[in-house]
Amino acid sequence: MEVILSRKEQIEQTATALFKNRGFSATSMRDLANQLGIEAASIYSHIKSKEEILQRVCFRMANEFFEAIDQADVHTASASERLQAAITAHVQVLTKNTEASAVFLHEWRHLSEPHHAEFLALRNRYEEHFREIIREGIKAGEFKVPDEKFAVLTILSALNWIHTWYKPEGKMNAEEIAANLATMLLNGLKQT
Amino acid sequence: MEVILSRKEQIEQTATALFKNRGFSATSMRDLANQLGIEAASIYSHIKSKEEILQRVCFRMANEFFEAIDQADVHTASASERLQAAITAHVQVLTKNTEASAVFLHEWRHLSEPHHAEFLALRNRYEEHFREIIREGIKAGEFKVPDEKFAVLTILSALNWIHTWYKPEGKMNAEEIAANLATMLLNGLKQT
DNA sequence: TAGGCAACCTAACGTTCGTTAGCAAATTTT
DNA sequence: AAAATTTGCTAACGAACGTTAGGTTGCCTA
Repeated sequence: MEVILSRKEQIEQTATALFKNRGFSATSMRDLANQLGIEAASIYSHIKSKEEILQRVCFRMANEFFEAIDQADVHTASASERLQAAITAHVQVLTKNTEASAVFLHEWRHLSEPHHAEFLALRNRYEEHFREIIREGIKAGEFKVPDEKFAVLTILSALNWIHTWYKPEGKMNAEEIAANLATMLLNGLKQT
Repeated sequence: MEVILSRKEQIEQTATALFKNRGFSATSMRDLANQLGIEAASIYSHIKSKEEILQRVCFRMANEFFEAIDQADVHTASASERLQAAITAHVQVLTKNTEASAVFLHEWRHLSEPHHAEFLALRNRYEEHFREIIREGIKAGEFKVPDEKFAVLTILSALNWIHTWYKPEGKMNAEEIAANLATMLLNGLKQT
């Protein structure tokens, strides 16, 4: 089941892999061209600038993350269930596209204005979704948390290292990883 | 209580701040010189190369982290107590030097060989300290964890975002942060 | 007071960078 | 068959890069 990619998508995909491994700044257009088997100047038949690639990856992934948690959310469920669903959705996106996720998580700071500010606003809105769940959990007496912002950042931080090691052929699949992380974050390490 | 810094230390400190904010590759020697109020060439009276700065920061921080968890470790304590002590020590180092920590955590991949490999070996040895505690906790029936490596990386990942927001004048001090994180990781979010 | 050294300078090196201009071939669309 | 689009090329641009060479100044010490 090979998906046919346009040349532009090929460039984006190859660039994503390089951005993940060496970082945006340390990846030259000549590196990218070399990887594609063409000349650097040829890339400019398809894209306007190096940063355009970064922008496309960052905002496409932002969309993916939003769609995933929106679809997974069931407003009538308990806070614990909603949090577990959000964690699972987040992990699904992370594992389905580890390279783009790495770029999304680490390289966004090389965006120029106004994209940089726009990206941060999106990220904040995404985190707000989690904060809202935590708030609900606190109000319902389900969660005991010192600070909701603190809790959300800890949770997301605990999830966002997956891209560094996840391999589709590894011993844990995305669902198992999500389940283990949700259990750890909700119940802790301690035997109960 | 102003600490007097040698010029070399000043360069290292200023470079660390720039490396944190823009990344190693996106920071030029002319940027650094500008920040110091001198010419780029003048920096080479004090250091041998741009990478030397990165090496010094990375390996100095590695040392700091090792010393902190070694000092904090009490072998006779329970696994929970040992883990809490390790988390506290780790957070103390992170908060005491947020800029150098950011470089240590993110910029090490720009080290050239053999320093790159040496760094990874050190990091693995550091993580092994945590793995050992987790193993002990599992054996003693204290912890319930799907995979010890998985647990350690989740813990460290949850800790290592602190440098992005911690400010000494903030409402939580290092001890409170460490305590909150240890509670969250050991007991989970759920009210018990 | 002479020597040494720390600190910084100007000038420049060779290289790499992102990008543009202008053109050619192949493929697809009309 | 003609026209338009896609995909690539060579050549080159100006700018920025890390770094070196060689010199000047001012302070500290013998």
